[in-house]
Amino acid sequence: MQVGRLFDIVYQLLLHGSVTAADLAERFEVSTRTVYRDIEALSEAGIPVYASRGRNGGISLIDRFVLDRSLLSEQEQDEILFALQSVRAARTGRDGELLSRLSSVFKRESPDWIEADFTDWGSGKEEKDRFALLKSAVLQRRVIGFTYYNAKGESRERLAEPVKLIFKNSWYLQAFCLSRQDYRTFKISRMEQVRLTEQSFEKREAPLPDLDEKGIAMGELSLLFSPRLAYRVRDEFHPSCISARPDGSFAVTTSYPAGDWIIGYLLSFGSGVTVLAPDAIREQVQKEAEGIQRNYFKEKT
DNA sequence: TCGTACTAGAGAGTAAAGAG
DNA sequence: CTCTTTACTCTCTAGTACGA
Repeated sequence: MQVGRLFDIVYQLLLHGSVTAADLAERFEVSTRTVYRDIEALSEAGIPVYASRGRNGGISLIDRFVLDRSLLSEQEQDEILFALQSVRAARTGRDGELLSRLSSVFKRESPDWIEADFTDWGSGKEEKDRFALLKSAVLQRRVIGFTYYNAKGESRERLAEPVKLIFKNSWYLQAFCLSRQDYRTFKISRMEQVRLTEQSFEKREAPLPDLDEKGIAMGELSLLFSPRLAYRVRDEFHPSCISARPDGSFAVTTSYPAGDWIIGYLLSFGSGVTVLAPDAIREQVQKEAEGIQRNYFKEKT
């Protein structure tokens, strides 16, 4: 007797409510007699299964028996389904099938009120493969090797013990860097030639630093946007940071994590933004703009 | 452990009888 | 003539006996 088939029979009964022995026999490619033996086994195991004869008859479970026996409250069941729904958004495995099965077990509709896609626009198979590889490295506790490009574009070969994948507007990997002998946070899009090594590792005693408490310096940024960038301003800043001016322009005051990235980000607005404060950022953007001007106008001057 | 052949129960369908 | 009731048949399905 196959235990797997017993589970699948219960799953089918939960999914469809009532199923005839002939249907189950056809599905599992066994005779109806075998199905009845399985039903008998389920009954002996305490599963409240019953059968009704005649037209529209069939084998069923006592309504809501799983829910009644479950130790989980309805809210907990919803939270589990919601968590699975979120994980499924990463599109990394058989989470969809699992979600469907658990929805049947809990006799609840899948919480299909959220759709998230953590991948970048245009990201393809390569990124998904890299993501899957990192996931298995974390779960199997295997050291990975990769080439990492820092913010300045310099590449360096690394060996690291991957600990956790984090999504904070982009995907990051928290790992113990073997060359630095410390925890580092790597942006996954900057990792190249990621590979699993044969080397496995044990969980380290040192606690994993919390990203929010890592001491990332925050600064106050005061910006002035031209009216033509209204759509980006509305998309990228919280409404409480934005104040519209009579001339149609927008003043934005926001806090930002320090780093060179902010210059590139501000330049992405082109001439549509003016940095009002702080002076240091204003000067850096100005310097970059002068560099751009030199690059494009040196032949004419 | 499984399949074939069979039995029995239950409901749907149908035709006939009866009442208004 | 129409509607309702009743009895019978058919079909579907659960369940059993027996053997490989």
